[in-house]
Amino acid sequence: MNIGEVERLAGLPAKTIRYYEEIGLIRPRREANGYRRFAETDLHKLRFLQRARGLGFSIDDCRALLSLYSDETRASADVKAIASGHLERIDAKIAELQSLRRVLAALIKDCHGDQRPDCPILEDLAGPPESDLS
Amino acid sequence: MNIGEVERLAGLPAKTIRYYEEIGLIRPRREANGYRRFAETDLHKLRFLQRARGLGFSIDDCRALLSLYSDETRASADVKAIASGHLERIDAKIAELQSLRRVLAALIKDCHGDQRPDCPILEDLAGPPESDLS
DNA sequence: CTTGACCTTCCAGTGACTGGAAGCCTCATA
DNA sequence: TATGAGGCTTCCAGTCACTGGAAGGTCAAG
Repeated sequence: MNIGEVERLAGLPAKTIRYYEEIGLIRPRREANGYRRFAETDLHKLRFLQRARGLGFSIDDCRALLSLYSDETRASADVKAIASGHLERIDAKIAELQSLRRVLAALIKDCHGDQRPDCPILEDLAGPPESDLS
Repeated sequence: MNIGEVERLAGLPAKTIRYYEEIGLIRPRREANGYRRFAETDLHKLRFLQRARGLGFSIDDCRALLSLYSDETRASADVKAIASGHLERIDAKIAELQSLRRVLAALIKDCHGDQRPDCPILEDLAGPPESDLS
């Protein structure tokens, strides 16, 4: 298979596939003319990567997952640990965004949003009024 | 004020302050020796930026917000529009993460996580078993 | 006069691609 | 056989918002 076909079958842009080779996630062979020749195992790995990235795993996580994937003697605990770490990071991110969301939504709600210049959003961003201690 | 004091007062690393100057968010004057000299207005802007970035606004949004901030004839509707756009993006991101979270949590729940190699997480990432159509 | 804190600029790296230029390779058609 | 289209190659630069580090100038205290 050439890169164009793999692009379709794996659902990854050719650019990304070349990038994955560059960082050592896959090692396709080469034809005499320099073209990459992808074996079935390369395609499997790329599909695996496509799904793992789709679930938000980092490239480093993907590398570890791929290695466990092709290790028949793996312990599922190792896979679970990577996934759990990722889940924790997702939960932290969700919590952070929800906290931002609360503040932002309250500010937006209080802004009348018309032609007048006064605006609680800007007032909040400008910070508490300077207490003039002189 | 030198950059060190502003760093403390605005709660932004000196590196970041220099970066903000480089991209034109602030324009501190210079001393004869080349040091940056920050006026009160620079400090206000930096504090504003610190808060706006803390709420997750992009640098582009910050630029627009700063410009509205120093425009006495602004319409609060313009501020509200920027904030609302940002809120929408946050909501979209939260929804995306929650969707990932659901899939990931289900996979993790089904993985026994012991010494055995079989693992529903890897099975999912590997994709549906190839239906051999031959 | 030296030490140490503070300041400067410039360059490189982050993550994970993405866009584009310049140039082969291959195949089908005129 | 020439030509053109499309596919492939590498390499360089850009994304976003910084961050780290090197090399070197400035200043106040001891």
